[in-house]
Amino acid sequence: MARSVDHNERREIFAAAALRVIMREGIAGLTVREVAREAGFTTGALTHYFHSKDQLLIEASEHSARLVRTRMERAAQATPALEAIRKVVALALPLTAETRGYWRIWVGYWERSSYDDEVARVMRLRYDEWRGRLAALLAKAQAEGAVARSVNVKHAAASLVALVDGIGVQVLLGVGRIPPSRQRAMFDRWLDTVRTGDAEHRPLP
Amino acid sequence: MARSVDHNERREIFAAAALRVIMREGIAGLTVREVAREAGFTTGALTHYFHSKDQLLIEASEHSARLVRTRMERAAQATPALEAIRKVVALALPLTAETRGYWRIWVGYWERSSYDDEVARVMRLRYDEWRGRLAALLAKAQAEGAVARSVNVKHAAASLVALVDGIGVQVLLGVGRIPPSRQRAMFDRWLDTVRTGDAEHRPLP
DNA sequence: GGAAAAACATAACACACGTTTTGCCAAACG
DNA sequence: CGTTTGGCAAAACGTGTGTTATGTTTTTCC
Repeated sequence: MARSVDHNERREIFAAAALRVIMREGIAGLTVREVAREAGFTTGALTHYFHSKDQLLIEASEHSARLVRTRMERAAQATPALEAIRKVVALALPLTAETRGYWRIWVGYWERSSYDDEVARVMRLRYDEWRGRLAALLAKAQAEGAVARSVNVKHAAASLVALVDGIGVQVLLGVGRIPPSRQRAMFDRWLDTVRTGDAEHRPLP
Repeated sequence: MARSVDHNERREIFAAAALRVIMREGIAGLTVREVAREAGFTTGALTHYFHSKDQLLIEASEHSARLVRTRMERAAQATPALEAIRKVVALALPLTAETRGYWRIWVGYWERSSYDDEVARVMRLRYDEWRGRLAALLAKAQAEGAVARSVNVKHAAASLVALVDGIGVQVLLGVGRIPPSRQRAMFDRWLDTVRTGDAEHRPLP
């Protein structure tokens, strides 16, 4: 045997390094050499923990998911549920420099998933989780009477995901000039449409 | 001299071929060899019209913009302005297989623009045009009394762009199950919020 | 304490890429 | 009609890539 090293810890080091590289150079600019250098190792070390670049990409994506999941789960505990929704969405919106970095990563994976089946599969799981989290909170808020009973929570969740994605893209591209205050305003207006229980999100005829 | 060939026509042939390649392989999978093959030429011909791959990418993006612009301008002529908005947005939403192909291309350029300044510059012009077109139509609809006077058309346009982008992403990734009928419903609900002139899109305090 | 093996570094490999060079052919010009 | 030259093919070039192979060190086990 040799000196024992925590395998999971090493894999996370490389995954985190991969995310930083994507932030800097884009997902197309991610190379195993660059990731290894970013992590302070050589490709020999990296290949010791990842069999291929594709596997590294998937693992890095899952690492980023774990990072936000931790914070999301804590934010989801807030009461009332409407406040939890507010906090959870605030974590996803590109309000800070850190989150804007994550948006760069996520858009990179979007592009990749449009022609890479494995990445597409993972992204779909991510979105199912994200949409499910919002739907659960909306249902809770509905039970608390904060969201109109006429609202279809699944549809409303999909609508909210679309809103957040749309804002994320616009901010990432630097178009539309959407500062944090306007992001919050756009989200608050969306919340109003489910709170008052107007026509929005009614099931289709 | 040699046999004369329409330069612009050749460039468009290559640009169109580049778009088809991006649809198939993604923007990262676009190679000059593959584009040349797709167009029925060799790299020698392509480099005769494009000095670099970067230039080809920009030109292809502009070609795709020209394609949609033609149809958009016709749709924008419709009356009343609210109907024009409906038609214009219908051209942008991923309602058909063809538009879904374009979304794959656009998301590819999004990713690229996050670390390529030249692509970012072009994309910003695109979005300015798109948002401006919507803002102009919203202002016209407002003058016609179809949109509440309390609505800030610039903010509303940015909100609509975000909605369309969000839907485009969800459909491209195949998450959220948003069929054309739900896309239209989501857009109609958005329209309701500006038509009735409720709190949505009010200028920030 | 010697052997085994894990944890890496280093180097090599084959390949695909963007770009450049070379060459050929046909059409237009003087 | 021969020369020129634009249009394009074909090949070569250098570089960077993912991956594999080979060393080298260091620690644990027997």
